[in-house]
Amino acid sequence: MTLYLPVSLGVKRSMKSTVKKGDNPKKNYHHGDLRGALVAAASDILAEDGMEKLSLRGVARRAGVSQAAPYHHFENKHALLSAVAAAGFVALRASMKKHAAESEDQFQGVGVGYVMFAMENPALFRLMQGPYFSCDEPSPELLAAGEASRGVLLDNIAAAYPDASERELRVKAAASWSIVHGLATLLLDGRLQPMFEGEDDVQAIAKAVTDLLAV
Amino acid sequence: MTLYLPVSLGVKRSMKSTVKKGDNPKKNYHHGDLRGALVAAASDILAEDGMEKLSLRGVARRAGVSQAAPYHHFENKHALLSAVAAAGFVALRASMKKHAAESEDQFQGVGVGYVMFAMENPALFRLMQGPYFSCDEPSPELLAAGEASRGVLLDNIAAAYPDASERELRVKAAASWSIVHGLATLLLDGRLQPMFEGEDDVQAIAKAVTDLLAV
DNA sequence: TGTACATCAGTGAACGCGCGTTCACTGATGTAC
DNA sequence: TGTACATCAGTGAACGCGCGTTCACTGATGTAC
Repeated sequence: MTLYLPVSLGVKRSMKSTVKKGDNPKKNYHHGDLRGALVAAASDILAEDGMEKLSLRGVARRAGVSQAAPYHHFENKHALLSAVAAAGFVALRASMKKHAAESEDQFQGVGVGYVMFAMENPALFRLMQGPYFSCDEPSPELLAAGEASRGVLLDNIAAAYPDASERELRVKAAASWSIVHGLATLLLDGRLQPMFEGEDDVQAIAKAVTDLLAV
Repeated sequence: MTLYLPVSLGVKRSMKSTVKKGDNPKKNYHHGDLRGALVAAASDILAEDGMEKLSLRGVARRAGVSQAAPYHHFENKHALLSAVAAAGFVALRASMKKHAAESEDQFQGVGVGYVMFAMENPALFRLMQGPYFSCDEPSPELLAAGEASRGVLLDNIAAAYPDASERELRVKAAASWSIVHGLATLLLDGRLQPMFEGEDDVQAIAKAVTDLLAV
């Protein structure tokens, strides 16, 4: 069963190739896009080893750089993880848009895209629910990415119910978001396994469940 | 607004009082119920300081015992946290039953109880979604507590739809569980704050959202 | 085009820290006779 | 009831570890003149 198979996130890789002069960019003392490379390295570690194994030092190691180097790009570990979360929201948005475009029922496609993203990037999805929004000063990058991601859902709801009141729309949005978010989380934790034994088609499960939403 | 105010979990406290002879139990070399006391101490630390601050040593310290003592009751840290999660599921079950009994719509009461529990025990609720079920050997205690907790939901669904097929029931259960679980998680993470600004009645929000479930 | 210089983005060593866990130990308890 | 002894449940010291972060440094880059 493929339900819980993590798939590496397609985060944009470093821009080493854009370094101007060097025939062999690896010899460059300066990296070119270490910030991006660090985020990518962190995403990879997350996908391969999970949250517990994610250390700043490990990320630097993976990016092939000294352990102090990240501090030229991120104030601290929290800031780096916040950037990783932001990249996650960008990817989540893309997944929702892609599945929406491919679905007959566009709105349901958004939900399926949400769940599929979680299944394909379990550790990242969990990281995205971390304390990066609720801390003292959420990074603008994260806020924007989270907002854009939420926007996909809200736009779809608003389009489907042009006559609904503000309040109605908000409740509908909260309910839709909740059901796909809950489904994604419970599937990830293996808590629904007893309920869908033998079924490995996440898309079908997501459709069956979201069909019960009277939105 | 009281939405995000953590409330200490009513985990049963140590059974020191059942120690037989001692007029002053504190002088006893043996604790009486250190296992229970450790679970309680961990729950308290969780409620007060959150997951990051939860260390085995800290738990032992809080229970007033040496750092090596826990190893006479738990194989390792994972085992202790697993026991804490199990206690959490017992409390979650109680919360669902209580709210169900108090509600007009019993089934909706279950959902409200679920959400309320999460709001009152945020860190514990998050711990309960940790890797304690999906590890190699989930503890029997945890499996039983999780099963009993899920049972409240399943029983209510089955009672409400005596004629539904097995498959229908499972999908209905997954959908109900998903929507309350998602709502709880999103509220906890503050992600719904923009949607319910100024509203601090979690019960009302939970009811409005679950009303949209056509189960 | 050449040079001086400020700034940027790396390095490598070191800091202190709290952690999970192990160990040999000892005090308390329960039991067989 | 008393005693010997096995077992249980504590103690306190120590282990090695990887971590986040800081520091003084240096190589590379960009810019003003």
